[in-house]
Parts: sequence; structure tokens; C-alpha cells
Amino acid sequence: MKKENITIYDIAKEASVSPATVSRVLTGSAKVRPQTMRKIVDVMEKYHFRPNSLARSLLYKQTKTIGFILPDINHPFFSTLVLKSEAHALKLGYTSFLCNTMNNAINESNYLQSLIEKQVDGIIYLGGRINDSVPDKQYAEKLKKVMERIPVVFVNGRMEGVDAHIVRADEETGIERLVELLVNLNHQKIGFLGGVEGITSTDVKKAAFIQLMEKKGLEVNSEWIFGNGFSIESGEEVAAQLLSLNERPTAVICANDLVAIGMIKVLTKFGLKVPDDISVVGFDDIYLAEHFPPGITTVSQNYEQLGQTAINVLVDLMNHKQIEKEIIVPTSLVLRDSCKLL
Amino acid sequence: MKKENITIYDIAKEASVSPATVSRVLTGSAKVRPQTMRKIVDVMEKYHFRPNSLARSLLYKQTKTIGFILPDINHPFFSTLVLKSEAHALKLGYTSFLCNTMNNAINESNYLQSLIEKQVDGIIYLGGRINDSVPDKQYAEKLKKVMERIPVVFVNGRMEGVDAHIVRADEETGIERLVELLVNLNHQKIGFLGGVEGITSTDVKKAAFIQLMEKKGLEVNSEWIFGNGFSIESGEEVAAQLLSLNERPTAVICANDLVAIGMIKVLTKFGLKVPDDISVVGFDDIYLAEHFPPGITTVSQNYEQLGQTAINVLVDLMNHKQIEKEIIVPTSLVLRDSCKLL
DNA sequence: CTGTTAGCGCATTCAT
DNA sequence: ATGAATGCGCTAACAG
Repeated sequence: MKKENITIYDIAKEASVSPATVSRVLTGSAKVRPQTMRKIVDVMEKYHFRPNSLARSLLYKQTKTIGFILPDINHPFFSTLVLKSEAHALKLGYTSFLCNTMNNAINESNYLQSLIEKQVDGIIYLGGRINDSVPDKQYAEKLKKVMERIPVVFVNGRMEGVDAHIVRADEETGIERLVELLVNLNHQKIGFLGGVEGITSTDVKKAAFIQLMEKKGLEVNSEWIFGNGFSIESGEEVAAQLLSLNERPTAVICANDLVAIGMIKVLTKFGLKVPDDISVVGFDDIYLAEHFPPGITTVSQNYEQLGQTAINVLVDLMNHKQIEKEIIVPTSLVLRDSCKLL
Repeated sequence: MKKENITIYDIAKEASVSPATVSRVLTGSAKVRPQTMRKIVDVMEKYHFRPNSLARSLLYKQTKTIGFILPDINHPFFSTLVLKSEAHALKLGYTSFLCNTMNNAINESNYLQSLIEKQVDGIIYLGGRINDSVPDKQYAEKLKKVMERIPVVFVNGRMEGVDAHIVRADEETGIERLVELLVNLNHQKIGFLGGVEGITSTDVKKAAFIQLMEKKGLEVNSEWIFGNGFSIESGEEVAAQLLSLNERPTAVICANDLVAIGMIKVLTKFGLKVPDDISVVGFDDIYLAEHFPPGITTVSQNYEQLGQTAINVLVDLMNHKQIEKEIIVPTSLVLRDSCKLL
């Protein structure tokens, strides 16, 4: 079957006008006599006519479309961020392509290619290779080429050698708040667990942690800094490791809430109570952090603001507005019940 | 700035060939002399040329694009299902539009409109108005019109008066397994909590529950059937209500895992232990069900199979293959530790 | 094997 | 206020 589309020509013929006039009522670009207008609108409704945005986009050279590149929509951090971003984009008239790379570099390249061919007006890069502290040279080059033609915004990431516009949550300050909180609760033996070495968000957090600890004259015990991953499962592993330590920290900061959840789960299983026996804090404030017992003290990414800012920057870029290279969105401490006075 | 795109004409000129020949190397639709081919490929690479898929789609009348309509990507059920579906769609060469309606009818209509204008090849309808047991007449009509031109697949939903292709998890059998499990554990006083009256998935489950209970000669106490929502919060409310009951069931089936989580959280807070004092089971097997203490016994939606099937049906529809109107994907019982022998 | 031409559906000149 | 003609970028005839 040939998909026989209804076009403005069909409408024009039936309404005994020219295609141009139909187009005028579609765009409102010029005055049309009310009488003709009515006739045209009637015919359009009769056939449930909708203009083909492909044709329009081909002409206008814009598609009102944004591509999101991210590792995994199933991770609450991303699903929340995408949700908020997409909602804001919709308000601004943009529809969103979703590209889950599953941390697969080939998927990532293919998706990038596909987005370009589909002529998206801009790309929001939420994660993937842009988070590698030591990025793939070739991919960086490709990304730079892309950015010459299409606006790209990195969220919570940066790629060495790629001078992209960045919108990021203030993870440093978030970590600092966490450290200060724990110190105020008399903790001195504090660990940092989970995350992945070489991924910017982990490196940033770890660096902020170490720096403030040292500044406060507290020991940074490298035995209390380990872990590999962002999932509940990796939190479970980390907890097991922690349990086997000779000397344990009295409090740990986890790379994110999922890791904290995994930790708490295993610690509890082995009879350690959180926060009575050990204080555990997370990061991200995924919606679960509130509900997972005992309620996890964490740092909120302020998803709505982060998402909206990213979209706003992207749209500004599309409109060739001058705009700062890096915008930092504040994070905020969320107090719950997973840490207590030592 | 005018977005000056590189086109096959530019490539053709620089390679001293005709646009048609460039097109041929792009599509592989006809033989090109290796020598000419090389020349063309070189020029294409030099300019990082990528064909404009809008032009191509305009011609082919297909965009290799699928639209997903769903309430909220932040809900783990949807995020998992979308993830699996999108991955499969990608394998088949399709890119996905994401449309979060936030249960807002206006958003839903707008998105539907937008998807049509963007000429998506098909629509996967994961939730929203298609789940209303008593659907909006006008919207149903609109949907029917859409379906005349674009394949649509409903997942876990149906809409009265709209004869759509449906792919759904076997929720009835899932509920039956749950009931049987609880009965085998000697429970007789069983409640069904959460969900929303008038939403098909809730109605289906509730009906299956009542039917099997009656068949087994067990009392269906209407005081043990209540709740309004699919969230953790609604689970919390439901738990509070449950606690105020004169006579309580010994086991409850929750409309989904989030409700179960909310319930368990509040019950625990009020000193009731799950499963010791009351058995609680969920539905969906979101990834949290495994990790939320004590580990929630539930029914898996088999996301991967469900998602793949939905995409396969949609693609078959796009290829005008004859295909069953309704495909039921099996669900499976997942045993964990939230219920025990009475 | 390669070039020329027409058309996908729409919006926009330029006329009238 | 309206119509005719043109082009957005690409591919599929149709020639040669």
C-alpha cells in the first residue's frame, strides 16, 4: 500500500482555492478572507488534515525536535531528569528523541549519527562518553564536528578537549555539605564509596571529599575509598567489602543513592544498623531515598531546575544567543534518618 | 544564521559527478564504478556529510520513527518497559519519540497530534486514556481516525469502542498465582489494595482476584478492597486505612509494587512486621521489589518480552502483515520474602 | 555505469 | 486577497 497522504493540494482542490491560500490559513502568515478561510477549515476538518511537518522542516531547516543521549532511562536519576527536561521542552514546543546508549559506545555513535540525520535542532547529552575523564580522542573529534552544526549541551559532564556548553549540578558543594554534616555529628572516620573511577561525576565528588577532609585536618584513609558502580548491586558489594575491613569508618558517603540503598540493605542483613552502627549518606535524592528505610540523607540534584536550565541553554544556543559556557545549578542537602550523632 | 547544509549537490559538484551518482553510493541502489565511488566517499568524508533524512522520509513516506505515549517515565514500570522496547526498536532501525503525558489529557492530545505531524511510522501506547474503562468518546473517535493511517499498539490497555491491536501481560493469571500462593500459605482473609477504579489494569486485576476468591469459596470482604493510586504515597495511605480497620486481612495483594512498598513502609513504622504480622505481595516486579526489605513477592511483567512483542506487532502492522488482534504475554510469579505461612 | 528530470508536501516570493 | 511558480534535499525513473 502506498500511504496516500492528504496534502494541501487536496484541500485546495476541494475548497476551490490555491494551495498557497491553504498554506496561509495553516501558518496565519497572511490575511485570508473569512469566507474563504471557513471553507478551507471545513475541508481540512472533514479530512482530518494535518500538515506534514517533514516538508515544513525541510523548508524551515528546523524540526522542533531535541535528542536526549543518556546511558539508561531505567536509572531513577535519568528518568527524573529526562522527565523534567522533556516537560519543559514540550512547553517550548519541542518533541524529544530518547536515546538509551546502555553505556555501549557503538550505540552512542549510532544514535549521534541518527540524531544528526534526523536533523534535531539540538542535543542534550546526559551521560555516556562525555563522562569519561579520559575521553576517546576520535569520538571527541566527532563530537566537535557535530557541535559546529548542532547545539549540544552537556549535563553533569565534561569532555576534555571538547569545549561544550555545560549545565551541571553543584556536586562539589553538595559533597561538602555532606562532609560538614557528618563532621558536625562528630564523625571523623569517613569513607567515600561507590562510583566509577574515571567518570567525571565520581572524580569530582571524590576530589571535593578529599579536599574538604584535608582542609578540616581529618584523615583521608584510602582504605575507606573504594567501590565500582552506580547500582544497588554495587552498593551491596561495597558493603561486603566494608564489613571485612579491620577498622571501619563511622560514616560513609556513597556516590549515589542507589549505592547507599545497596549498602544499607547488606549492612542491615549483617546486623549493622543504620544509622545506629554506621551513618550512610547518598547523593541525587532519587524518589526512593525518601522511602527506603530509614530514609536516606542525601543531596538533591534539583532535577527540575537542572532540566529546565539545560533546555533553556540549548534553546538559547539554537537562537544564537550569547550564553555562558558553564552554568552551575545549586544542589541542596536533604536531611533524613540515615546518619546520626556519633 | 542560515543553516547552510551540505547536500548531495555540493558533494556531486566537488566530486565532478551528478547528484544521482552520489545518491547511488548513499543507498547502494545501483552499481557505481569503484573509482567514482572512492572519489565520492572521499568528498563525503571530507565534509562529514550525512544525508538529510527529512528529505528521504518525505520521499519514502516513512520516517523509521516510533512514538511512545505513556503517563510518566519516572515510574519504574514504564521506564523499564520503555527501555526494553526502545532497545528492540533500535535493533530494527527505529528511533523513538518519548511522550510523557503526565496523565494530562491535553498533553496527550497534543502529543498524539504532534506524532502524526512528525509522520511517525507507528505508535506504542503504554498508558493514559487508553486505560480508562469508560473512555472519552471524542478521544476514542480521534484515535480511531489516527489508526486508519498509522499503526497503533496498546500495551496493557484497551479502550472501549476502539478496536486496536493489543499486547498485554497476563495480569489475570498473575493475580491468580498470587491468590493461590497466599491460599497455600493458609491465608483466607485476603485484601486487594491500591490501584484506581476505572483504570483497566486495576479493574482486570480486581476482577481476577474476586473471581478466584469466590471460586475457592473464600470470602471477598469489600472492606478489604480499597485504595486509590499507583504510587508509594498511595500505598502509605492505604496502609493507614488498613490499620484503622476493625478486622484486618492476614494478607493483601497490592495493585503494584510501589503500593506494596508504601504499605510495608507504614506498617513497619507502626510496628507491624511484614511478613510476620501480615503478608503483602505486589505486582510488576520493578527492580526495587527485590531490594526493598524484606524483598517483595510479586508478579513479573516480563518487560523484555512484553516490550519486544509490542514492537514486533507494531512493525508487522507497518508492513501490513496480518496479525492477531490481541497477544498475551505470560507473567510469572517471583517468590521473595514478603509473605509467609499463616 | 552515469546524467537529467521530476516530485515528495509545504511555504514563500512575485504577480495580479 | 489570492494564484502561479520555485525550492528545501533526496531518490527513482528514464535516457543515454
